[in-house]
Amino acid sequence: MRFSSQREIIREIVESTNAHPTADWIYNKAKKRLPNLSLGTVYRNLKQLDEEGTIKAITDGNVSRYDWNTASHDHMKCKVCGEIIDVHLQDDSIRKKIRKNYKFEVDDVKMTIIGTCKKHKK
Amino acid sequence: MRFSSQREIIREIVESTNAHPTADWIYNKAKKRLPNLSLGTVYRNLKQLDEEGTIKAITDGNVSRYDWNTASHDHMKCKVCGEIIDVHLQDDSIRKKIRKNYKFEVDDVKMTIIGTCKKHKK
DNA sequence: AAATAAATAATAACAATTACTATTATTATT
DNA sequence: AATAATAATAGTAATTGTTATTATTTATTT
Repeated sequence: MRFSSQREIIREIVESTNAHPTADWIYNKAKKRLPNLSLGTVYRNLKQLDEEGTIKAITDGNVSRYDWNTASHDHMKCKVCGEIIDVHLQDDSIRKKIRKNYKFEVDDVKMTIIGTCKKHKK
Repeated sequence: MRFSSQREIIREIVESTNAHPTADWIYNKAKKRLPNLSLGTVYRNLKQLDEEGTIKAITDGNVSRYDWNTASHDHMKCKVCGEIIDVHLQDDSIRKKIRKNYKFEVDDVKMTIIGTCKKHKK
C-alpha cells in the first residue's frame, strides 16, 4: 500500500477522537482539509486501515463506526445520547467456557452494553 | 394493536426457525401464503413485534435479523458459513463489574462471538 | 524523465430500510 | 346486521449507508 495524503488525514482524524466516528463524520471533518475529497475515498481508506489493523471497524446498530483503539475492549452505549464509552469487561472466562462446551474456534468476542450513561440516568 | 393475519403469519415464521432470519427471508417465506404481501408490511410488523417484546431484533453486521427467543442469550457467528448459533455465556459478573466500576445503568448485554463453527474448523 | 500501477474524484449502482398514500380490513358503535 | 372510525395494508417512492465503475491523477520504479 503506497502513501496517500488522504489516508494520512483520515487516519489522523480517527486517532484524534474517542467518539467512534462514522464514515460520514470523518468525511466532513477531512473535507475541511481536502475540499474535494470523495466519500468513497473515505470508505475505501477506512476499510484498508481496518484490514491492515491500524484501526478497528465496529458496528453500531446498522452503521459502521471506526475506533483507533485496536486493543481488545468492549463498549457501553447510552440509549439516550448515543455515546459509546470504552470499557474493559471481558476476562478469559468467556473463551474458556466456549472451549469447554462448544467446538467453536473463537477469533473475537464483541460485547456491547446497552443502557443509560451517568449523564442521563436520574 | 389490532389483529392482522399478516402479522400472525410473520410471527409464526419467525417462531418456526432458529436461523435468525432477515426481513427479506421472512418476506419470501410469507409471500407463499400471502401472495401480495408487501416488504414494508414485513418490516413494520417485525418492528411492532419487537417493540411489544414478542420477538427480538438483533443486528448482524449491518443487517437486522429476528429471533423468536426473547430470553437473555448470546450468539456465536461462524465467519465461514454465516450461521448464528445461540449460546448462553453471560453470568451476572458482567453486570456486577459495571455496577461496581461505572455509573451506567444496564438494560441489555449484547455479546457475539466471531469465529469458526465445528462444521468448518478443520 | 518516462513507465507503471495504485489511489483518487465523481458519479452511478446497490442493498436495507423507512415514508407516503390511496385502499382495505378490523373493531367499535349504532 | 349495517355504519362509522381508524389501524393496517399494498404498492411505490424516497432515504441512508455503502460499494462499484471509470477516467484522471499521483506515488513509486525504472
